[in-house]
Amino acid sequence: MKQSELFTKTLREAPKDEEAINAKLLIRSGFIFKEMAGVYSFLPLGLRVLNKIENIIREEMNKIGGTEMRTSVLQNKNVWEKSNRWNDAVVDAWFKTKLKTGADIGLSFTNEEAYSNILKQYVSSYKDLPIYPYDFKNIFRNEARSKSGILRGREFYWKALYSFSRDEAEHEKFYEKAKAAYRNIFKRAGIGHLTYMTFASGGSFSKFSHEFQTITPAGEDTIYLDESSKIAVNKEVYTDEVIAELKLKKNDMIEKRAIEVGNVFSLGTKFSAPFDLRYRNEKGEEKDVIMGSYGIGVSRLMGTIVEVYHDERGIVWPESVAPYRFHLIELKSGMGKDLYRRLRAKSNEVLYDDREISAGEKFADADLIGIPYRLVVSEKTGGKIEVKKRNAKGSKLVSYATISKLL
RNA sequence: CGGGCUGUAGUAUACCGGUAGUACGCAUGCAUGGGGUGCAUGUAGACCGGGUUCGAUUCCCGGCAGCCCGACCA
Repeated sequence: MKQSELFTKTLREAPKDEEAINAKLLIRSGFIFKEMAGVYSFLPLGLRVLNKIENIIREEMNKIGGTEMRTSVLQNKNVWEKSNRWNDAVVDAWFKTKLKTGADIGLSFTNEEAYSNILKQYVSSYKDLPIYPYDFKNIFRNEARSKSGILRGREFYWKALYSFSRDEAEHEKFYEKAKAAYRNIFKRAGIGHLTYMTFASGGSFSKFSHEFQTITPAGEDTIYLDESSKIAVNKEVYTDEVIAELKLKKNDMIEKRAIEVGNVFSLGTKFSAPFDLRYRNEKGEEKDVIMGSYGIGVSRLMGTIVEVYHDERGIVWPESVAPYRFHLIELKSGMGKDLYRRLRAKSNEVLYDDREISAGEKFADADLIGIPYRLVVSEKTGGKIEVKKRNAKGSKLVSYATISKLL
């Protein structure tokens, strides 16, 4: 894309009402726009990043048998009454509103009931299971206090997968596969080395759930990490008993701040029971469906990546999620036109700074936006192209052939 | 939800009970052309409502909005 056609502009200074690094940088660089506290719109550059992350997650979910669908945002009260989660005393995060008929409806704050209700219609035999539907959607939570930019919003974008299995053994098998898929996702998103599987409270059907916690000072959660085994324990379940059970040693555990970027949870029959979600096995016996949930905050993951990857000049996107792979900068009007045309013919991964502004301003913007490869053409570069990686100090002059290999 | 703080151009800020100033941005022109370049001219502002006062952006009250700390985060 030509930068002259991008309506967003960079800001020299962050708005005074933002404290979080992710929000400051993403707003200054024109990736997001703040609508209100805890609510952000994703601008063209921001949407490209969100889409890249989404595609990584989608690929990994499909690999383990996930089938993508889309549940509605408007939710029927009757469905949620079955699990008693319409009740304000149980769930106070709902955004509720009314139809013109006067009927109460809610905006999705999670998906268990919606999926259970849908699958009730389609699941009745052991032959129908297991199934692993998932969706990406905007989720609404009426947080008492939103904070930390896109790390904890009132409206956010997430992926949720639910597993529907025939028995505990089948459930466990998938649960392990899902954990492995999650590790791949965070690795591919560039934060694998900082993201630890963390034992957290499990509710009534399993002792633990598993969170994926990314170590950063911006984190809201406190975890205790054993670096040798790469296992962490959330503060909420960090007791002597649990430490012993997990065969950890208290002296090895280091307290860290972390962001929960994903979690996997065994639900047992918590939702299948109230929805009468059962099936007949080979012997004609009626059995409960065993469920699990697997969530990732996609927009939160984007914010986490910024918290991890930035420097004093701006964002430093990992290649896998960067809005574009190349930032082509011409220092004299029209000089980059041919190169842009050639690259563009092969790839959509080029942002071309064709604006008529000073070199310094272009470089400053490029650093702020954080695209991995900066390509400069000018009178100095002759027929060659100067390549500089965003996180590198030096640059080098290369030919077009070298660039095209990077595509 | 409890506590604290704050609302001034698009952004960041200053001053003031008596015509609101600066920087960036934006527009125009000239110069410049490898790290937010220089000069000139122009553009644009007191969250909303009420009160006190001769006069309120400034003081008071209410509302709305934002940030921070705590609680919460299924």
